[in-house]
Amino acid sequence: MKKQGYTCGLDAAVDVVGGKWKALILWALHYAPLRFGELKRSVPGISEKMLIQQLREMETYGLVHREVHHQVPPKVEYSLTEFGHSLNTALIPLGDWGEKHMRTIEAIPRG
Amino acid sequence: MKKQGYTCGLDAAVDVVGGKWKALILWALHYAPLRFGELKRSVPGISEKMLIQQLREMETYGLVHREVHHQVPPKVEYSLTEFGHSLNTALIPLGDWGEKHMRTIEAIPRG
DNA sequence: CAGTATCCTGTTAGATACTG
DNA sequence: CAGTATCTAACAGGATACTG
Repeated sequence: MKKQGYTCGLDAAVDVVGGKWKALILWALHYAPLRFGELKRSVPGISEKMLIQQLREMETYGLVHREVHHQVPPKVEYSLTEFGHSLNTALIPLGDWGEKHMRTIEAIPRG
Repeated sequence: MKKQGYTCGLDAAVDVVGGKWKALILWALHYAPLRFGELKRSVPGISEKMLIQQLREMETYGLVHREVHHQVPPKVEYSLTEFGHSLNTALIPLGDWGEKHMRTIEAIPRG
C-alpha cells in the first residue's frame, strides 16, 4: 500500500498483493480458517515477525478477518473475508501458470 | 528470481512477476512491441535505470524479446514472447480485480 | 499459544550525471 | 535514442530474545 492514483488495475492489485508473502498467506487461508501457528506451518520459511506484519496489513485492507477466542492457552483464528476470497479467485490463473511452468522457472540462472 | 524449490505455483509466479514494475511492463507490451522510450512513457514514474534493469531480467526469464535495429538514431524494440503472453493472460483476472476495487484500495489509510 | 521488541543486513529503488 | 555509472536513501526481511 504505497501509492495513490493507480495507472491501471494491475497496478492497484500488485500494490495490494505484492511482496513476498501476502499471496501465499491468502492462498493458505483459501481452504479454511487457520490459527497463527497453523498458518506459520502452512507458509514454509516465514518468520513470526513477517507473518504477523503481513496479517496486520491484510486486516487493514479488509482481506483477512481476525477472531480472538479468549481461552487459555490463547486461540486466534484468521479467515478470509469475501473481499479476500475475491482476490484469491483472481489469483488462481496466476497460480496455475506458475505450477505449469515451475520447472522452466527453476531452471533460469539466478543472478 | 531468488529461490529454488517453490512450495506452490503461486510462489513461483510471484517470484517471476513480483516487484514493483514487471507486471506493468508486461501489461504495456501486451498490445504491441514498444521502443525503449515509448515503454518509458507507457509506465509512468519508472526511471530509465529500473526500466532497463527489469527488461534485462525479463529477457533472461524468456518473457521479453529484444530486437536491435542498427540505425542512426538507434532503435530497439521490446516485445512479448509466447511465454510472456501466457503470463500476461494469467494476469488478466488480477488486473480486472484491481480495476474493480481501485476506489476501495485507494481509500485504505496508508502506513 | 500468539504474539512484541530490537538489532542488523541486503536489496530495491530514486537522483543525478554521463556516453556511443 | 538507448542506454551506463555511481551514489545514497528507504525499506523489506532475517535473527534473536523476551512476554501476557
